[in-house]
Amino acid sequence: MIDLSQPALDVAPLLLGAVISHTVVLDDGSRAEVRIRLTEVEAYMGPDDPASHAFRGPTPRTAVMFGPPSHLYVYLSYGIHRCVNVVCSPDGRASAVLLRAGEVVSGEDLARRRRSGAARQVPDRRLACGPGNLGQALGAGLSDSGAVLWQSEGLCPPPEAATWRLEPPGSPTPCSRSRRVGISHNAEKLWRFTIPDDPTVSRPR
DNA sequence: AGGCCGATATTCT
DNA sequence: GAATATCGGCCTT
Repeated sequence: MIDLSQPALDVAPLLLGAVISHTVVLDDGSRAEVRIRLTEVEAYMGPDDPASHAFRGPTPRTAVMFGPPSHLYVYLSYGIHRCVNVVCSPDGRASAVLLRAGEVVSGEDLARRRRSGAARQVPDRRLACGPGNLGQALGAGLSDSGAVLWQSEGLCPPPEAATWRLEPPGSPTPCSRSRRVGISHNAEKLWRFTIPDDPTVSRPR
């Protein structure tokens, strides 16, 4: 069980190698699930971080980051791409980890169907490469912002509901640090965490 | 293999 | 009106 009430900078490396899953309930009552092993994440430190959406205090979009940990913050990047964050820090303090890339370990067919056009033909290692692509592979929507991210211990969601789950890594995971991608403020901080040499990690454009 | 461009929600100036 | 935690398509080397 990963303690998500820590600051995002402490949580981020612990998420490498962890598996996030989103299960949806279909019309006939059956379930469809995509599971992704995380290989690339970034920490955003709220009021201490000019690159964070929470830097200037809560807005309707970012209010969930100021709430309790173990929820999701989902936002639209450039008005289009749904990017998924894990909310960290205790209730009242804002920080979050952006999920940037991973390896689809189950539900590859569903993840691929969620792509459109020529992108549906990308190799498996690119199915969840980049935050927009990872969010799309998981089927994340704006309505998932604020959803509970369940971990194996403790309370469980009702079985008929869609669920977001987090499974910790089975073994210690190697970790590299680098600069975060696509930001201009506070850009020198090494707050991007990747699994070294993993083929699913995104590369700078 | 690399550069440019359009799409477009939310927030800030 | 501008900037943004991006991506795919289409163009030129």
